Amino acid sequence: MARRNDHSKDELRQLTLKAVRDFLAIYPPQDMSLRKIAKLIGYSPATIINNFGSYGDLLLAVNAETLDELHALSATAIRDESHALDKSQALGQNQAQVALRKLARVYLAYARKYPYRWHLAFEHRIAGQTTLPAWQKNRIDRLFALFTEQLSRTGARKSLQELHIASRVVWAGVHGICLLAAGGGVVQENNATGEQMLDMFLTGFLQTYTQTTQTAQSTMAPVRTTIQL
Amino acid sequence: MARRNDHSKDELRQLTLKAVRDFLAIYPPQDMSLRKIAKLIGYSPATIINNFGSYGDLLLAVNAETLDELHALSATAIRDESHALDKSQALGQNQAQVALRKLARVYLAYARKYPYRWHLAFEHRIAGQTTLPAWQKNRIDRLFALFTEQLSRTGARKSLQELHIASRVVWAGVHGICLLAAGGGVVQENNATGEQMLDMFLTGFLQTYTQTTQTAQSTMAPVRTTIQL
DNA sequence: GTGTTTTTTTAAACACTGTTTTATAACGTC
DNA sequence: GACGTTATAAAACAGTGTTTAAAAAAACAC
Repeated sequence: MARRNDHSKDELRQLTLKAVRDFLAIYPPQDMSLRKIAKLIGYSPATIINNFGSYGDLLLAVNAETLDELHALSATAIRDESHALDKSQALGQNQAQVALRKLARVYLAYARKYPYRWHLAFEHRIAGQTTLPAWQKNRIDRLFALFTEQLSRTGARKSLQELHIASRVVWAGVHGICLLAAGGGVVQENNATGEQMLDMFLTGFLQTYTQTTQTAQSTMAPVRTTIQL
Repeated sequence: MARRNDHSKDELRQLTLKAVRDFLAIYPPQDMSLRKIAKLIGYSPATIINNFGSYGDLLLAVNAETLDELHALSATAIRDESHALDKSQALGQNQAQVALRKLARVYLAYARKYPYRWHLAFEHRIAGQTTLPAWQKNRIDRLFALFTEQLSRTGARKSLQELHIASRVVWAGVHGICLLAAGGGVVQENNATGEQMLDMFLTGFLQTYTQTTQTAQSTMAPVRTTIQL
């Protein structure tokens, strides 16, 4: 009811975010609620809403943290390969492939270590919010950029458009495999490890990607381009 | 309050499921509620719970329908390639690759046409339900089996384990690409079409998969097998 | 046909949820 | 010390899924 001034505005923000992080380290997102978090930090629900705007905005802020953390871990993991001197072109190309494999492993490790936060960041639909804010979209794009960057260093001669598509394909594959390997959802794989799946995926994709040139890409029989259900 | 006997138990079940389907054709799952569906079919919320067990079980039933429909469409789409006479081995191998491409297109078309139901079926976490029932897991496995079957017909000499892994990799790639292409989630791709991504993915993967043999698969530099965050 | 049992249905209550409103206590400023 | 601002929360509100209790219709028994 009264002003407490126990924490500054920013302290309270960090306190709240930490409470959510701690909660999601144990319980899934669907078990979380504004009131539970409020009780956890010893403030009223209205206070959290005053600071974040809404419960959905709080989740958005948590997701931003998650994406930042994942990006930082990814960037650190490939720093060696990324910043190495390109003494020979062949060396750089190999380093790029190693970097892509490391990127994939970081994703998998993160999805396994923080499954609930990872799920929340990538599948959460904000109630009533039709499109997510630009600062969140930028964080996603920054993750894609890591893949784009390494793919461009593989030495494969591709158009910008093909490079763009390839980065999405690699990300999508890694993400789908992490969904299977991290479990917790409707799809879950037990007979194959995430490492096995990532290895087979990247080996298969990169081998063709680094061999075929821009124009002569499709050696397959053509298929009707769009399927009507 | 009183007995009405307007519909039989099964009629009411179908009526409810249709109401959910119609709702999800327009509004996303997070906007749906037990009470809205009840109002839609002219029954009380308790009646739906009596017939399905809980709201979560109703969603589970809807997801079962979705998975059945997706499986039926997939099986139909590849029937020609699947049941064609294997006059020559080479023909059969090519048919398998065409079938896999068709499978992927059906997935993409379905995710685009029924995005809300598709999302619900693959990302919904049932509250309190730690593991989904066996009859639901079987439906997922049946989808995987379609991929496994066609991969085994490509003519690639692989162990059963490799075949198993490959089917998961292909499914994961297709699923991840559909997530990007169908949109509505946190990740969404606008500069590349789903068809382009699927083509690049399958071309890349299948080319290596059908060329490399069981033992000599990894031509890449070895990477630390597990990453610690 | 009457009485009993069974089945179907729902209204009401319950324990939650996120959000808004309103009041109040503490702070900084003059 | 009085005044406006700011931080905080209690209470009210509208919504959620679920449980309980009761009532009415149908089915059955004799």
